[in-house]
Amino acid sequence: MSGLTPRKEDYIKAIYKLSERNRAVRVKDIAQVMGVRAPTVVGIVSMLKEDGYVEQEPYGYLELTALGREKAKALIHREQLIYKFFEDVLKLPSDEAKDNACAIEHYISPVCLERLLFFIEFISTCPHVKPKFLEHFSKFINDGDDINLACVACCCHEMSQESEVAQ
Amino acid sequence: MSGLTPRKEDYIKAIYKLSERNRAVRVKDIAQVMGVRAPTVVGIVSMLKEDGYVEQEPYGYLELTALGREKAKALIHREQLIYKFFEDVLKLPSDEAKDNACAIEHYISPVCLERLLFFIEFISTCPHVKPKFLEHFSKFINDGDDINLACVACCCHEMSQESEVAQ
DNA sequence: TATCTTTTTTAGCTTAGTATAATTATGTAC
DNA sequence: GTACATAATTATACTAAGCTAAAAAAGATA
Repeated sequence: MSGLTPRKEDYIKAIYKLSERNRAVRVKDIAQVMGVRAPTVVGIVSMLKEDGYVEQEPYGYLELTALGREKAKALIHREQLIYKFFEDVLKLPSDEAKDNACAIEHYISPVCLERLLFFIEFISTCPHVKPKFLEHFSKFINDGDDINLACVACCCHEMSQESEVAQ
Repeated sequence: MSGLTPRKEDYIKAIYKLSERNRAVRVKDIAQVMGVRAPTVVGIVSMLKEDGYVEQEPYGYLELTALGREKAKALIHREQLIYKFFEDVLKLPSDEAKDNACAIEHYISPVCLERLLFFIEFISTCPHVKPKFLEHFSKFINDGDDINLACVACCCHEMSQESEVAQ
């Protein structure tokens, strides 16, 4: 009964991901990937069964229902957007990006996520900004705090003899 | 005893913020801003007292210890960095930005936060990128999904073409 | 001073999420 | 086809964070 907590959402995602890799998903597998003991999984999963996200014959394998799969896909989509931002834009190492995306996914509002998506789109599809901007930011990260060193790669720099930028 | 949970961190921040506004902080005030009942506050605060973050005479006002203030400042600093990103870069409404920053603050890793800080610095201090980039992104948000409409404001665009902006 | 109101505290209950230990079911090997 | 190994489940208990209801302290007022 009752709604999905962040933790239950994590379990739904885990079952989905395992079922893509393994075919047969067992309580033990979930316990392993979630870093908990089997009884914990049984407890959470029994709630997910009541809520219609999961099906399981006694002592058998676990499967997501159609509802569960839809939910999982939506959750993983959210997670992926955030992951993409952390990895592609902020240039975080893949693991770090993944962990952070998974952790904060539950707490970001729809509006915030939408705006983040806008931003990723903006950065990665605008034909004028995309290549220079990301390259520029990469340099900024690598060279540390020396802004001017990074800035020589900027597209705007190339035309900066014409328009002097204040501030 | 034991460590700080995300929720306890929220209470420390709340006490700090209240003490800046009010002078005297009461259980009732914290209950109000945290959206809980007084006994909940008493319970959490009694743990924070044991851990040395808070001091209170019986039935009296609450005060952060030196340790508590340091902790609060560090937490609020983190929160502010994320808030700044959401508001200044992603252009979220202030309330939305604040709520999201507060919610995810506990879950973002130090590395991720550092990188976010880099990014804010990059966006807001690079003299070549700053003005054009943010202006450009604002247009992108306002004009929705039409990339090309947004892109006519790009500094790179001006460089290559001499066309007037269709707003 | 005595009473009434407000605030804090205590006591006891609930739910989510975890654990260990014991029990039950399944499956495989002889 | 019994016996052992593995896996799932049940029983029980703990912690964090919340609640209500009632008791106790402080403050205000007639």
